Amino acid sequence: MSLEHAILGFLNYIPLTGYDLKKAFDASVHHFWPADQSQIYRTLARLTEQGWVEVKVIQRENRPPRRVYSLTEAGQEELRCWLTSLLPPEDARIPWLVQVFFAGLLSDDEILAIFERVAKQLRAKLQRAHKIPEESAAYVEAVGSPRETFFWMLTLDYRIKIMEAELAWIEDAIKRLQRKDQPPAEQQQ
Amino acid sequence: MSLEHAILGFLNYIPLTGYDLKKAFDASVHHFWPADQSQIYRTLARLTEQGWVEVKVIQRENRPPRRVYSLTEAGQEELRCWLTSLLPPEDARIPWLVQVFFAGLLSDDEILAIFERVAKQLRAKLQRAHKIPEESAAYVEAVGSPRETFFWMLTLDYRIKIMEAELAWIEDAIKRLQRKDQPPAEQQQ
DNA sequence: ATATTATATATGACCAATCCTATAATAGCA
DNA sequence: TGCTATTATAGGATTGGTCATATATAATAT
Repeated sequence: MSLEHAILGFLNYIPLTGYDLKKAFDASVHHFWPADQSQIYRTLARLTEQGWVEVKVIQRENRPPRRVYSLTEAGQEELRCWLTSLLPPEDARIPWLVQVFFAGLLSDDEILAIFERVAKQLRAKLQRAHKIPEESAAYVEAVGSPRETFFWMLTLDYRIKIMEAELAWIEDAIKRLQRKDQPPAEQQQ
Repeated sequence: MSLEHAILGFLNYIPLTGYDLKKAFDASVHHFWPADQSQIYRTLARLTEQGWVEVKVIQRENRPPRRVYSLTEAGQEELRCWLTSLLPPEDARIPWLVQVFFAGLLSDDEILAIFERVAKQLRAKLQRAHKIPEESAAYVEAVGSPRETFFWMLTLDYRIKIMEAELAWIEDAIKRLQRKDQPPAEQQQ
């Protein structure tokens, strides 16, 4: 499971609390692996049971204890093992394509309106994605080595390339719908 | 939820049993929305409760009854409504990128081996995807109108375009790793 | 002075999806 | 004759993830 191993990955850099981990996720990998706060805490508990991480509890009066997690040797091994494993090919789950698949039921004008709307949404997302490297530059410099940064930027590049491909696809689809070189909408009531 | 609406979509074409629906999913939308058999049955039960579909139970001696589901008017309305709705932007969940993000921990040779392996897997998947239209040609002709087929093929085209972009990205990453124009792997024990 | 945000952990309820299993008859094949 | 695939429905257990909420203090902003 990826959440588990992402946590191991972060703890491999440096010991962290659950709270710190949440911030680390939000600042870097959340583009391809968002993490829920409560899930992080529960997963940390599981990882501790499994012996892959260990806790140092720092008591503080009148406040919840600060629980700082660090990787054990077993955890390091597990991380290494998972990183070199070939993951089973994911089967995609893309709600938007379900809409496209059944779009024939709608009129061409309705479909065009929807496609344009989605294209617009995508363009905005792409623009935001392009800005991420600059925005997180300070954080990147502070936190990561050049090597770590290289792979971070690789993952960002992936997201951008995929979004560009999505945009190209939808723009092409719009053109085809406008040119009416697709089968006409027949007998709609 | 997309499973619900995909079922409504299929039942909008023609009344079907849970079993038929499973076959319909596997023959078409499973590329972007795989459906578990038991989940289809459970969802049909929920949809019936909600009044979006209705059942005609055909009793047969000594066998489980054949339950044929069809869309109600409320179901048709719901489907139309959902098809024209703007879905909230999904946040991706890509386990493979978690591996990439933490790959810095491995040696360049290990990383290259993994990337090549993934590229190979992708190329095989792409080739298979290219063959789908021909393979399902008979089914498509039998089942769908030209208009329905158009949108079906659009969804296939999406998958192919995305996979091509993924492949281009990973091939570029491999080149960069080979050219060593990325930061070197420092002090690995 | 007051309200909000940040720090920090944790539980309960819930949901979609997966996996496994049970049932039971028929059709086709070896 | 016996084996497997097909037709057909369905429930239990589990997992991964989400949402809401509770608690409690310090720092910061209005």
